[in-house]
Amino acid sequence: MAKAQFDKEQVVDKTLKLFWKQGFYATSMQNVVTETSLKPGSIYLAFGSKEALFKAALEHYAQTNLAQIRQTIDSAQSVGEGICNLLENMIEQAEQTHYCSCFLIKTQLEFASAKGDLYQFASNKLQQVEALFNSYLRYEYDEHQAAEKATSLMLHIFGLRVYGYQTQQLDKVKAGLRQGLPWLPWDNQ
Amino acid sequence: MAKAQFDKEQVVDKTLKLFWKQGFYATSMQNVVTETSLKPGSIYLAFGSKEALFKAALEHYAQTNLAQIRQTIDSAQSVGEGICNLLENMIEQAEQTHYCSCFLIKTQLEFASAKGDLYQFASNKLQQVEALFNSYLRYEYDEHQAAEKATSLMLHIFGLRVYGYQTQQLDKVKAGLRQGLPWLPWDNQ
DNA sequence: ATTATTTTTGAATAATCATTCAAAAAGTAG
DNA sequence: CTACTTTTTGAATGATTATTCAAAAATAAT
Repeated sequence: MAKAQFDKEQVVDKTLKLFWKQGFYATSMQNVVTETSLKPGSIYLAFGSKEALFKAALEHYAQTNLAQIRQTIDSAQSVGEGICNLLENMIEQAEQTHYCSCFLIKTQLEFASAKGDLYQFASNKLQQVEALFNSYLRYEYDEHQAAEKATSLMLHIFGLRVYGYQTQQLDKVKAGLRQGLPWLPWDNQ
Repeated sequence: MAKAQFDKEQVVDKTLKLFWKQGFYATSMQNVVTETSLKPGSIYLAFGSKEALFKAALEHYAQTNLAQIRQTIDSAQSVGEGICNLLENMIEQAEQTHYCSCFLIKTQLEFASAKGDLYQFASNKLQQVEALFNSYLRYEYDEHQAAEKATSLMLHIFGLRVYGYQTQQLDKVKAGLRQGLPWLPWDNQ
């Protein structure tokens, strides 16, 4: 077996689900072994350590998310409508039974005290998301306006990602988003 | 020693700091033993289990927080000004070096997948906070308006508690709060 | 002072944790 | 087919985990 018999991406995807749902510390390598049907040695040869595996999963999540943001906004009639669509997607996610917030936010909170590698990684990715929104908003606003709106948008997304667990009141959350982000084209779609 | 030699509240307070900072899984009972200078047996006799100790710490945190909300609003000129003061306090907390967000939010996120006892506990406490805001807002708004504003406020607080880690851009966060909560008396104080 | 009750002590327990490694297997190259 | 390299296997490792418990110590009750 000079070539690996398993698909590394598939393993990352399966472990992503575990880590996303349960977090780093609550997920054991035994969990990963069971989920992937691999032996410990294979996992360690391919990824090196639990932390490295977690980081690979986080990286994959971040890339997917950034790509989805780009795709949603690019395929919309305007930047504003694209952002509206993104927010509505997030509300739909919160309505699902197995909702588990945002992996980047959860990671940032879990590792904030250590301020180590994974905290910085998650924090940087979140800043990349804000920078991406900022670059899109620059099409329609000046530098200062775009920066302020990008931050306000992130503030609301963070709030929504946490509030998502209180499923009974998501309609009121929608109203809160409308009021908090009045510059978005909420009606015309 | 028919009476305990240590102050139970003081132990709860010390472990609260540990759990708040690091979370449940990242904090070991050995950590608690070291921090409190107690022996394992004493801790288990007094609290029963790690989970029960965590719950006691969380309860203490929630009670303190609810009391502080009441006190801040009661001692302000109006409900709106009280809420403004609370939000400004939270921004100041985020500016501190050892900022560690909100213990209830962190707990909800850490235990969301299990949907067990601690998740429900944290979730309920957060709903109590919203209910408290709601009851205050009823002094100035009708039922529907108060409920909507309370939810919007929680949305912004959740966002702020997460965004707090990005300390460089807290001025933009302030602007986002102003825009998102335009019904608050931001200027006249 | 004596007995009874409760608390402290701190080593012990058994389970689980991340990780390693030598041997076996499976591929590739010549 | 042979020699070589890489991957898989899965038991073993040693550290750490939460928790327990019998013995000792300390207080309270009589």
